[in-house]
Amino acid sequence: MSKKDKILIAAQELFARYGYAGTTMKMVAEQAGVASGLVFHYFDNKENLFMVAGSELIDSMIIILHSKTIDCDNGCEALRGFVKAYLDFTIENKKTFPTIIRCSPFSDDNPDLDRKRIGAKFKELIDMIEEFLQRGIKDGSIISLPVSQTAYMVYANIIGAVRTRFLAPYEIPGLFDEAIEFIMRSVCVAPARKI
Amino acid sequence: MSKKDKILIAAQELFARYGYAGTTMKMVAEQAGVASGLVFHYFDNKENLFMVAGSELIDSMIIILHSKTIDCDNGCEALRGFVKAYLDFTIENKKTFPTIIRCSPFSDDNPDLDRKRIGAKFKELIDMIEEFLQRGIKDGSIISLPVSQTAYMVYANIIGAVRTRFLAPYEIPGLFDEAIEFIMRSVCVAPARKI
Amino acid sequence: MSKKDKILIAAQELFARYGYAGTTMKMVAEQAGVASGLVFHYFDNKENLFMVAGSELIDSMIIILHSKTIDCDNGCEALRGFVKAYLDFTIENKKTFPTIIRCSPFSDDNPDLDRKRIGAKFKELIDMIEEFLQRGIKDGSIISLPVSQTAYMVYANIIGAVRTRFLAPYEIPGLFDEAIEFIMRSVCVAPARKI
Amino acid sequence: MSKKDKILIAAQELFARYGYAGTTMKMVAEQAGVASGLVFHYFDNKENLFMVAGSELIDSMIIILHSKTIDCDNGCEALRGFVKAYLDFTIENKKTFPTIIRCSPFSDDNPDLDRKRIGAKFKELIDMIEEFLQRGIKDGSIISLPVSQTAYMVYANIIGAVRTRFLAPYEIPGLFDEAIEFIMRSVCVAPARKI
DNA sequence: TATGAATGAGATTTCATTCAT
DNA sequence: AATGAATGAAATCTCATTCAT
Repeated sequence: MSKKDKILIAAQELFARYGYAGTTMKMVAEQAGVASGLVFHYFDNKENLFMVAGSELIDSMIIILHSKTIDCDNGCEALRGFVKAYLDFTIENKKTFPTIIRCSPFSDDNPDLDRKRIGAKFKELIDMIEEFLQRGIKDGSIISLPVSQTAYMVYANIIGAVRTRFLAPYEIPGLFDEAIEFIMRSVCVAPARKI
Repeated sequence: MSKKDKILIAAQELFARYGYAGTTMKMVAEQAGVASGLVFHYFDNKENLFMVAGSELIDSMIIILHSKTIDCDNGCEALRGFVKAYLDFTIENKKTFPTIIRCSPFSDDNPDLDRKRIGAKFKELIDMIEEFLQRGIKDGSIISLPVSQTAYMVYANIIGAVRTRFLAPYEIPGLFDEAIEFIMRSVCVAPARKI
Repeated sequence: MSKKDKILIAAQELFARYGYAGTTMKMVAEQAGVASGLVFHYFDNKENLFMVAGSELIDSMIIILHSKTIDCDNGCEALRGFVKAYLDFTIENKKTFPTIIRCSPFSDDNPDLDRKRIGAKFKELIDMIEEFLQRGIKDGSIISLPVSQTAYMVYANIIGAVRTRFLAPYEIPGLFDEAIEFIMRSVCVAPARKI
Repeated sequence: MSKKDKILIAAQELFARYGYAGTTMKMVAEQAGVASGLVFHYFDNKENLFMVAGSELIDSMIIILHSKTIDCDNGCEALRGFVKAYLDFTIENKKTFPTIIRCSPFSDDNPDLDRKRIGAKFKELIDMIEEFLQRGIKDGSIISLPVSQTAYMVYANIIGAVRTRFLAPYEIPGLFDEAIEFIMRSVCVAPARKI
C-alpha cells in the first residue's frame, strides 16, 4: 500500500474514533507510520484530510447502495434494499464509518467545517430515497405521501438508528432490523393491510 | 441576573453555535461580560461548564415534556403530544437547543466527554416513549410491536428530524409536521385503516 | 482557638506537606475553615504568611533548645544536648517541622523569598553551637578545632540527618542516634581516647 | 551545539538559580534562544525537563566520582577522595549544580515530583560511601561503626556543607576543607590517635 | 517523495490579591 | 472581623503548519 493510502486509512480510523478536534495530524502520521510533514504534503491541511477521508468512504458507500438497489421489483423493495444496504455498510465498516457520521451535514462535530462538497454527496442519497418513494407511489407499493419531506424523514431514521448504535452507550439488540420495519410500516402499503 | 447565570446562558448559546471545541472559555467570559477567572470559579473547567449548560437545558425540557403529556386520552395521543412538544421546544429554544444535541449521548461532538450523568436524563426520555407505546398497545391505539426497540426508533426519528433542521443546510418546509406523521403512521392504529 | 491561630496552624501543616509553591491561599483558608479573604486580612500576603508560620515554629524550637542545654556540665554535653533536643523536636513536630526546613536559609524551596528575618534566627542556632564548642575547648571536653566552620558543620549534620529522615524515601533505623554519635566522635574528646 | 543541548543547558542553569517553580518554560526557551514549542517537542513537559536536566548532571558527576576514587590505597583515603571530588565538582559546576540539589530526594523543592529515577542514582552514591567504609573497617583505616547509618551521615555532611555554601547567605571561608576534616575525624583511625 | 526540527498563536487553567458588603 | 465574588496576569501545554534538507 502506498504511504498516501496509509495516511488516508489512518485518518479514517482516527477521525472515527476521536472526532475532528480529538484527532491530531501527528496522531495520523504516527498511526500511518510516516513523518508528519508527509501528511501535509499529500493533504495540505487538516480540514482537507478530513473531507477527503470522508468523501472516499461515502463514495464507496454510494457505489454499494446503487448496486444493491438496481434490480428491485418495486419502490418499496428498493427502499427496503437501500436502508438495509446502508445499515449493513455501517456494520461492515464499523472502524471507519463514524467518520462519515462526523463529516456529514447532520454532524454536530465542528460546525465551522465547510461541508459543501460532502453535502452534495449526501444529497445524492436523499435523492435516491426520493426516487424510490416516487416509484413506489406510482407502482402502488408505497402510500401517498409528500415525497421530499418523507425522503428526509427516511434518512433521519437511518441517521438516528446509526447514531444510537455507534455513539450512544445503549445496547439494543435487533435495533437495525426494527429500524427497517419502522420505516416500512410508515411508508409502504403493508400486505396484511391490503383488503 | 447574577453573573453565574450570565455565564451559563452565554455558554449555552456559544456551545450551541460553535460546538465544544469551537467555543473557548474566553469567548464565554466575554459574551457573559465577566473576567475569565470567574468562569472557572463557578464551573471549574470547560467540560463541567458544558455538562452543566446541557443538563440545565434538558431539565427544563423534561419538565415541559411531562406537563404536555400528562393528560392525554390514550397512548397514541400521548406519543403524538410528546413528539410535538419536543419539536416545539427545539424551535422555541433555537439559540440554545443545539447544546442539548451536542451533549447528548447521540452526539459526535467530542467522544471523550463523560456523558454518564446526561445519558441518564436521555434515558428518561426514552423511557417516557416506551411507556406511551406500552399504554397504547394496551388501549388499542398503538399496534403490537417490540416496545424497547421501537422507543429508540421513535427517538431516532426525533433526533434525525432535529439534526436535519438545525445542522444540515437543507431547508425543508413542513419537516417537523411530517416527522410527527411519519411516526404516527408507523406505530399508531390509523383510523382509516381500522377495518 | 482564634481564627487567626487556625490559619497559622493550617499554614504550617500545608507548607510542610506541599511546599511553598504547592500550597495555595485557598487551601490554607479551607483547611482552617475560614474565608480566603480572612487569610489576607491577617497575614497580608502569601510570603508573609509563610514567614510568620516559619518564625513561629522556630521561636518555639529555640526556646526549647535553650531550656534543654541550660544546665549541662561541659561544652561537649551541651552540644550533645543541643543536637538531641533539635532532633527530638523534629520528631515531636513532624507534621509542621518541614515548614522550618523550607523557610530556612538552607532551603532550596523558592530562592526568591526574603529570608533575612528568619536567617537571623538560624544564626542564633549556629551561634549557640559555636558557644558550646568554645566552652568545650576551654573545659577540655572538645578537641581543638576552628569553631566557626565547625559550628556550621555541626549544623550541616543536623540539616542532613533531618532531610534524610523527612524528605528522602530512605528508611534508616537509628539514623538520628547515629547522627549524634557521628558529631560527638568528630568533635569531642572521647572518654575511651583519653589516655 | 544543537538546539536540544542549548535547551538542556539553559534549563540546568535556570533551575539552579530560580528553582522549579521559579523557572518557567518561557524563560528556558528564551535563554536557549528557541521557540517555546521546541522545549515541549524535546522534553514533553516541565517535570520531565527538570528530571532530565538533573539526571544528566548527576550522571556526569557519578562518572567523575568513580574515576577519582578508583585507585585509592585504603578505605579512608577512598572516602576522603570521594568527599573531596564531590565538593570540587560542586564548585566547578557552580552555575548548574544547585539543580542537582533541587532534584535530589533530599530536596524540599516541590515534594510532588516523582524522584524515583533520580533517587536510584543518589542511592548509588550512598552505596559508594558504604563500600568505602566497609573497606576501611577491613583494612584498619576506619574505626568500627554501623556502615549503613554512617554512610547516610557522611552524605548528610556533604549535603549540609553544600547547602550552606550554595543556598545560605553565610560566607564561611574554608568550609569545604573543614567538612572533609569533620568527616575524617569522625570515621577514620587518625594517625595521631593510633597506639 | 520523505523527514522531523522548528515555530508561535492560542487554549485551558491557576491563583494571589482586591474589594464591596 | 469575616465573607466570597471577582479580577486578570501568567503559566503550562497543544498543535496546525512551515521549511530546510
